[in-house]
Amino acid sequence: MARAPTTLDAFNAIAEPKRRRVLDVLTAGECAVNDLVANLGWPQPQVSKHLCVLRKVGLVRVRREGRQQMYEINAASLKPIHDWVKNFERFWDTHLDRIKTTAEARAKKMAASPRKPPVSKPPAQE
Amino acid sequence: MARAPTTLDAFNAIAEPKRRRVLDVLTAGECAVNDLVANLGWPQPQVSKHLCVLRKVGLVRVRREGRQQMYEINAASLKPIHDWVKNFERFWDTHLDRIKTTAEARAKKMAASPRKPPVSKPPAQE
DNA sequence: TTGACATATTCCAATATCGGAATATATTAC
DNA sequence: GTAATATATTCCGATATTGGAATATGTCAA
Repeated sequence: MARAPTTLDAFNAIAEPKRRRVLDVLTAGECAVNDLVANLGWPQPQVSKHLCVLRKVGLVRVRREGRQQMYEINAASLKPIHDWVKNFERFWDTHLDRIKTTAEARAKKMAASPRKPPVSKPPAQE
Repeated sequence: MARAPTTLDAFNAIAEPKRRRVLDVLTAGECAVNDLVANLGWPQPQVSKHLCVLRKVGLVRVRREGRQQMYEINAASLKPIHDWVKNFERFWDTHLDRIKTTAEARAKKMAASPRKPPVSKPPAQE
């Protein structure tokens, strides 16, 4: 057996740094191939090939406009990666601990001199 | 040129689903090779090879204990991936939109009856 | 020392990549 | 129709992978 094709899923597709770079550029908005070529400074066939891989895994969408192909990011396809990596956050992020600590400190103060409840509900994620 | 080695970085290493699986198992705690073999049900050489790749990119650390090699996750090596993917959160996460919307609404109110400038500088990432 | 246990390494075949160069396809302009 | 523009595809060589099987290395036990 050989290594899985880059077109298998987003994990394989973004292993290549140049494809990550393409996605980075596309966050600025829809873009024609030649704009990407100008922006990145790579040979046009190379850009087209990387776009092809990204399209096959659903990371970009294409729309024809005259003789241009407009590529648009479809970052939702990155969500599985996001979700997977998120499970490891606790291994390096002390942020969560700090939030807990902060909340506890506030609770203590409030207990000492209660005035009014916090203004806004705490953010869901952090 | 060929595809980058899987040992080049974490992005390449975790493109392989089995290596992600190994990391998942290791979140439960330090583990000897044979425990992984039992847990995963794969041939021992296969497990050893995948561990080798993970070790080379720093995703796991090894410690010898008698005749066992104890593998431990080093999830900090996933942070570059986490950081990169995080930049795309706004494309699927409506949470950020809500924050933006809230901020705009507040700005409108403030314009209607200006009182004082915002208390703190806006957060860098969110 | 000999053997048992735990793990790593080597050899193999099949496959897929990436970049470069050349070329093909598609759409508009004249 | 022909040319020009915009993009995609094909062919190539070099390289690296994956799983399987066999084997090597390393550590402890008797």
